Amino acid sequence: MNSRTPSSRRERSGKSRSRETPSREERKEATRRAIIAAALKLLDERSFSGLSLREVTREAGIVPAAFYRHFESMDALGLVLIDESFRTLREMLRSARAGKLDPNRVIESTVDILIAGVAEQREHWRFIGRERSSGVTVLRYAIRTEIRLITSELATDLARFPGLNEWSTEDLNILASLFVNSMIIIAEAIEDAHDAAALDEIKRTAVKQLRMITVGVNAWEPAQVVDEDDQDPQADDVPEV
Amino acid sequence: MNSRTPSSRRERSGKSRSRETPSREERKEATRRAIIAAALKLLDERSFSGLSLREVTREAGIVPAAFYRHFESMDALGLVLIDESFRTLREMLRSARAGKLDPNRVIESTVDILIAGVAEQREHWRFIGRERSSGVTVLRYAIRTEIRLITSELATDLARFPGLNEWSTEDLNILASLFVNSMIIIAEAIEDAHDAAALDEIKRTAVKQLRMITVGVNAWEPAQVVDEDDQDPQADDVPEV
DNA sequence: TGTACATCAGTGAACGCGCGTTCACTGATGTAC
DNA sequence: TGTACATCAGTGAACGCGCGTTCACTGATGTAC
Repeated sequence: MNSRTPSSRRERSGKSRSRETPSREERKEATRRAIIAAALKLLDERSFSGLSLREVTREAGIVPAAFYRHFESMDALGLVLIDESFRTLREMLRSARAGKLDPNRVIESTVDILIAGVAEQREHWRFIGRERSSGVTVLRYAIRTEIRLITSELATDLARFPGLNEWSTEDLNILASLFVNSMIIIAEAIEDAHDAAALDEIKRTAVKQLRMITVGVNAWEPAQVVDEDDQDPQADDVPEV
Repeated sequence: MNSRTPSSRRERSGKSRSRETPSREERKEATRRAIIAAALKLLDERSFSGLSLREVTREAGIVPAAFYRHFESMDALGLVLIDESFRTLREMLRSARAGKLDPNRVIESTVDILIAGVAEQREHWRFIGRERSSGVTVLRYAIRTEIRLITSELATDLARFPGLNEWSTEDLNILASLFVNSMIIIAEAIEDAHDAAALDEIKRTAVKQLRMITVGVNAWEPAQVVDEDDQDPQADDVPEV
């Protein structure tokens, strides 16, 4: 990144100035990417609040002051990291949706995709998992908002499933968040898995858990117009315990 | 806490030395409590890695160096905090178990107890929730171990339920962790709830989610001796998607 | 009870360190002519 | 193509600050006689 003496006066000024040397703009973008990559690398073993501006610039190969040419503050960098991480996550979900899975193996496929996704973009997942409940308020809220968004998208998807199309929006959202929450916990477990055996164990557990939920959903009677949760034999009107 | 001039030479040396002035040991214990309380207070808005020794001692009303009379390091303090927090949590669970709930309202009661527990010991819950996935490795592992313990205790409890007594130990553990994970997420949500309405919303959602799981469990056929997860109509032998 | 000495929780000063932020600067890149 | 000037990403030095840790100390509490 250090470009005090970048390339000694436009080497090989051949044709016009298309290839050969990157433009100033391209150099700037490269440094920006280096800062982001450095931060994500360091975040693998630290949480964001424990990350210093100087550490990041050191890892990125620039001087501390240069940081301000790219981000206004560390918080601003954090928000960009969230944005990038969720872009990855959303891409994963989109391709999963587009994949048109075998309906008999939806759960296994989902878990496989999740495992592959986490393995591929471990840094992003780790970052989201860590900061989801971190001390940095700005990041925590940003992440919760993104998760709420994903949950509501999943609810929309679920509405198209045969047994679920007569469920209320609220119930669909509740179910969706049950799935999303399970996924979060599963993803956290995957990050901590050190060997293939542990990963396999997690996978088996995850599949079973998602199935337990699914079986429950199939046996569930959706809430009627009344919107009271009296659709099972439990006596709701009994006062406090 | 500051006791440079504690009480001018044993005021009122009446009977023997029972009340009146606390002993040196009692004073030390009081300071220790003050340090712990100060840390928990500050942890309400910071994560542990963002907490400085000087901040804690300042809040506790002692000089930084005095910290070392009580804890070897901040990490040691962190482990004590975990220990204390889980003691609270375990007490809550024990009294819940002892309570002998109305079997028709197990879920509502559980959620009520959880909400009351979180409200009563907000600091402990917040701390556990934050550090569960924090950057401080020692704390993260300690918390995961405690949670695993609680999960296995729950599995033992579940084994006594009518429909579940023929389930395999593994399946019981999987179910228990499904419950515990949901509880963790619910507790996190409760901490963030700002008003009674939000709390009520969370409660309704929580109850429904736990019910969905429960209904699933009732419809679930336990794994047979084979220990293969082919107990539902899904074709497991189909190769990778 | 009184005296002489030991213990030790808490003090306050000092240290070296890494931090975030500022600033005037440099020199390659970009542009106008 | 060549020249003169503007732009601006990155530099390096400096700053004041809060940090963790050390140390010799103080003086009330505790104990032995």
